[in-house]
Amino acid sequence: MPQRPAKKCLHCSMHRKTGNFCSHLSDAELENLSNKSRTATLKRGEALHSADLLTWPVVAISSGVISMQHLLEDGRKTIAAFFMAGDIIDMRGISSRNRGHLIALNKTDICRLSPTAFEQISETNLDAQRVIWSNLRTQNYRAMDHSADLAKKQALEKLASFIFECRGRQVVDICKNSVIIPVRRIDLAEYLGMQPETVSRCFKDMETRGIIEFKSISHIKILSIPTLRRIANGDKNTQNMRPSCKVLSYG
Amino acid sequence: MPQRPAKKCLHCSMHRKTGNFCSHLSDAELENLSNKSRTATLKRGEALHSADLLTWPVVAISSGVISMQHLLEDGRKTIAAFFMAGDIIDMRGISSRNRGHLIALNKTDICRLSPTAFEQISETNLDAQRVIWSNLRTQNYRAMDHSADLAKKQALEKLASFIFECRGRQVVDICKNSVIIPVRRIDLAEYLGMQPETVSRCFKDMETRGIIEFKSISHIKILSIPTLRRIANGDKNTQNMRPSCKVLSYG
DNA sequence: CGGCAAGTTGAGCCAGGTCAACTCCGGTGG
DNA sequence: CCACCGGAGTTGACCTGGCTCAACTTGCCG
Repeated sequence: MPQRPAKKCLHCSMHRKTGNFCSHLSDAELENLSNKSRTATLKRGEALHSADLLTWPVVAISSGVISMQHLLEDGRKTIAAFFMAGDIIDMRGISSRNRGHLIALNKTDICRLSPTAFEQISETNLDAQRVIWSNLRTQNYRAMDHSADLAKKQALEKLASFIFECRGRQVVDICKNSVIIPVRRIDLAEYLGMQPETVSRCFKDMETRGIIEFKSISHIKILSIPTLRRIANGDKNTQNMRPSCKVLSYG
Repeated sequence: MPQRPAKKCLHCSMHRKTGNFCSHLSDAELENLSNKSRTATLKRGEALHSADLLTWPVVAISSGVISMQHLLEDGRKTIAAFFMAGDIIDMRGISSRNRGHLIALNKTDICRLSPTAFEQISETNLDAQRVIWSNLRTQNYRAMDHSADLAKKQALEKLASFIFECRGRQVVDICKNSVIIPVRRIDLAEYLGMQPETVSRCFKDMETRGIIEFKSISHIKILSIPTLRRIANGDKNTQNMRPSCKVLSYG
């Protein structure tokens, strides 16, 4: 007698939201996967230990933010990627070589998926397979976009891009102009390859130029999407967009 | 009567080299895929047009280097990723939104795989599925590593990392110390988010410090792998490693 | 209400970007 | 065979965006 859906999945966002892997499983598959998997809640700063990742290399995130962090010899730290609700971290076959540490930036609910059950589902359930695949592809192209941002953009431009990235990723969008920054300034700085001080200055700059408005420290309202877009795209002529006439800066 | 293997695949590195997707196909699968696919050779600078990518979103690379390039408003250009022999570029489901352009950096042999044949194989041939998957995962983690490099490393450190990346990716390694840089300085600079001038200066620095040696403009011999590794890892105390005694730089 | 972490502001400085001149090298044509 | 050409790479001199360090403010939690 299959109780459907598996009890512990009932309130999990991974199962509830279409577009996520778990919502494409049959009752039997979900039951099986659920029984063999382990949920957990991480506090800010807690890590997914590499020892655990060897036995549980596939982790689904149901809420919160997990970062992939790299550490340099002298203490410089970088966040290479954010994983958020719906993402599947798949460390199968990633050699134990220094791949960075997975560290929660928030209170985060995760589900360590049984590798065998996961593999079996991905082999037999084409629907689920496509979702997993698509998630991985998205992660991949997101990482490449991020590389492009880091490589040549200036601080202000990176921050503008980041606001759009957050907007695109947030699960509930209250409104097209409202963006929640789900991480601390420090984490943001490490993700964008800049200093917290610089992040602060850039936000301030956008605010005084009337492009964004802070509802709270982590809640932004975008006042001029076009201007922000142009900044993100590296357009240098956005200084004078406010007073409707565009002053040429040559000469 | 299946002629095995498909004629045009006979000399293709994708089919010949184990570890690549095509080498895991049955004769029938290869025959079918081969018939429905289109090979092509690109010259330096030629692009995979987005129109083509709509109908042929899956491209396998058999030799050469393809870059994913992003362009900013004011002409700044970035290379977000390199794709090399064995890589599969999978643009299925990537919205036509500005995802960057795929441009050859060399004479490059590609094979546009029939999406239907590719999909069918990936659903039925578990062996092949695993290879595709693993390739995508590798691309993903490579992109994240690259992000980490770009975010916080200094020019010299990025270059050192890049040398190791090339070493890790090169197909034929003549010798553990020999590394071929498969792209021009300009492309390298765009990939690492720096200026060609800076690339030049950093190479020079490594050379004068006796860490690497240039056999030709694109052929490096690493003279001290440990030093190069330490630079890549962000260790600041590599200046004085040569004269066997390590001079402390404090005080 | 104190204590601490996070965030902000200000002042000074340097790694690496920018610009311009020069060298190197492979290809082409007389 | 050499002169010429153009793109790639290198070198030097200068300049600036953002890093650094230090002081200060804010906000959260017990």
